[in-house]
Amino acid sequence: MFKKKLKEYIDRYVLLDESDFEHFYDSLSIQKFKKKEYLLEKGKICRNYFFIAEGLVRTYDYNEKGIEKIVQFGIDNWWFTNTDSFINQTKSRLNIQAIEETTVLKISKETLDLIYKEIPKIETLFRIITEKTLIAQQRSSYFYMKEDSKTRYYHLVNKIPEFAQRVPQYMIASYLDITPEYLSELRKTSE
Amino acid sequence: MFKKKLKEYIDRYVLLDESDFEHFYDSLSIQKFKKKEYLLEKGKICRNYFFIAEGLVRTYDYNEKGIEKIVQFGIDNWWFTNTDSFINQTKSRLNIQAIEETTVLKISKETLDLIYKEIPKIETLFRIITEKTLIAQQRSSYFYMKEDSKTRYYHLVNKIPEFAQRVPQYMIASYLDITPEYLSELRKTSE
DNA sequence: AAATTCACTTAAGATACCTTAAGAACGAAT
DNA sequence: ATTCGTTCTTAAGGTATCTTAAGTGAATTT
Repeated sequence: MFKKKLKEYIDRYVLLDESDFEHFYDSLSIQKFKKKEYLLEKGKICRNYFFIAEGLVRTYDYNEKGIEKIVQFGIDNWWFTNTDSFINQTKSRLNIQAIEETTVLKISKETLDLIYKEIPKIETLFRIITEKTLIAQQRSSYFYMKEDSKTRYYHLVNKIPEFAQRVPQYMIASYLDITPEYLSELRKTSE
Repeated sequence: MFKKKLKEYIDRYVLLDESDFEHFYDSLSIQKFKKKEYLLEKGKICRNYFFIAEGLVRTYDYNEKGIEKIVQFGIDNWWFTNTDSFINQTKSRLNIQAIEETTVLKISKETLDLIYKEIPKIETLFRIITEKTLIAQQRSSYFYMKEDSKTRYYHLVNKIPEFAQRVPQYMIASYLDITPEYLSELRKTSE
């Protein structure tokens, strides 16, 4: 189950011997969140890095008009956190909330820093995860800067259908940076 | 000079003994770019990570209308690359070009991977650099998603005056994702 | 089962920002 | 000094997207 899922994830990036994996795994704790529960609330310090074993989460904030603005989704098999708050151990400006019932394996900053010293391959793993997160973040920023909302919507629906199916329309609109009304309009127009 | 600048940079993040620093420094090569010269051209593989010792560069592409879209600036004392192309050694979708005469210290992917094994603290350094780059990237994405163009402009001018002074208006417009004409309009309106 | 809330749609008027086109100001090249 | 290219500005009309408001059906609560 979750242990096996994590092992498979790690195997894709580094070669870790059995005892190191066991030691790393023992440093994690498991936690379940119900729909709408918070993994992290704005104003608090993000103490943990989460491996989403199962479920779906979103990172969001409110704009000056009080409207939700979703900045990121996280889905099964992703390592997920608020990087800014976690790395710097400063107050978060964003909320992380479960959209579906979600199970995570989590590790605290202090524990992770210790592990880096004990098992350098875990530091390598997280270097690679951070690189991948950065690349994904840059690709999506550049894409969303260059394309108009219609293109953004069809890209999301076609390339990442898991989201379109599991996430309500109004959240997709928020993520695409358009109003739900306008998204409704777009969907009507083409097809 | 440049060696000292790099040493100061590294000292901020990790403790490296003299011989390790020398070894790392010997793996770098120095290169000068004239105004408008390319550090990386679209379609080619980004072979190097650059430490900008002096100067100013931009990463950009053209949109479907043939108009330049700047996605990032890089300035003195930053480690800079096209992360996607560098890490995956795949063809770049973006150009990196010197805006001013620019001097860099550069290291190739293969050399860097070797160094990671020889000097684990350099791997730690680049883990931290990647974390910082990710945090900066996320902060700016989230900011630019939430704020309108006027706010984005005043934020840029007030918080990062180095750019406003060294970068021509039309490049700032491109980065802010508005037309030069509209930027001109904005500047007029509010004094 | 009725009442209430939630997610989505429709439509009309408003606004932020774009497009085009032309001119002004400045520095670089002849 | 004159010409030329580059950057910035101005203005008119156009378009993408928002705001507000009201309506519908599905889901949840009472």
